[in-house]
Amino acid sequence: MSVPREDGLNSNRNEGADNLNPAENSDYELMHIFNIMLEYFGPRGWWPGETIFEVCVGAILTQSVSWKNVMKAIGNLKKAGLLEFDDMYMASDEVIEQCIIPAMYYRMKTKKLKAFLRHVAEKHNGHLVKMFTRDRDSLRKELLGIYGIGPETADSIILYAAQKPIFVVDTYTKRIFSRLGIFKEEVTYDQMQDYFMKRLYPDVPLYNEYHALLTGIGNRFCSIKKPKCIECPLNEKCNYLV
DNA sequence: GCCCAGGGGGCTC
DNA sequence: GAGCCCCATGGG
Repeated sequence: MSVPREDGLNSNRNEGADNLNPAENSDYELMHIFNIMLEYFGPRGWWPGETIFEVCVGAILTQSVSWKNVMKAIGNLKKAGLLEFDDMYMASDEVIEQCIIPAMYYRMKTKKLKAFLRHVAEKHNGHLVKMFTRDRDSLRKELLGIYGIGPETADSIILYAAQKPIFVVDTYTKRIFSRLGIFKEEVTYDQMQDYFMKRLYPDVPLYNEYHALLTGIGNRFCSIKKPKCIECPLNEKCNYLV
């Protein structure tokens, strides 16, 4: 009888690897996966966003929605002249709602954007850069205290806007690494994040690119139903192949 | 017409 | 704290 693991990993991960350092072994594996994706896509140059404010807005708008829809919403906001902190802060809910309809849940997301803006205005005088001078862990705690910002959104803002090394995981990460046989289905966000951060050198460009590449695999090949395993560059390492 | 797509909050027990 | 529901558009 094997004892169920509490770290969300499949129990057979390190079988036959007793003479190897598990961390080194896993690190090699993670970098191998990374290199396969990088070779396929090339550097992806994420996060899409011209300013740190735009990155924060995108991080909220992309919740549970594909990036294509977010781009339309961002375009509308830009056209309406709302992609500056003060302008969006002063805008009415109705105007913001109209702009972000393509990003779905537009009323909820307007509330979330406003909550974020209000927080930055009240606590940091409206200066994102000032908020980002906080160290990574206290910044994360602060962001998680804002209405509408959960772990993934907080981590996206920390990595892509504040440029601090934190590994962003999402449903793509979970699906891909479950199908690769590395995560169990019931793995939690924190377990996944720990897994990567214990095995990858804390480097902003690496974390940035890794998440971007996983996103590419996720929406190009690794959909819930009808995944395109035949065409997927990771299929040789994957045991999901159908 | 149906299904699904990069989350998070709120409620119940 | 797990398990549910809600939000609510647009493309395939």
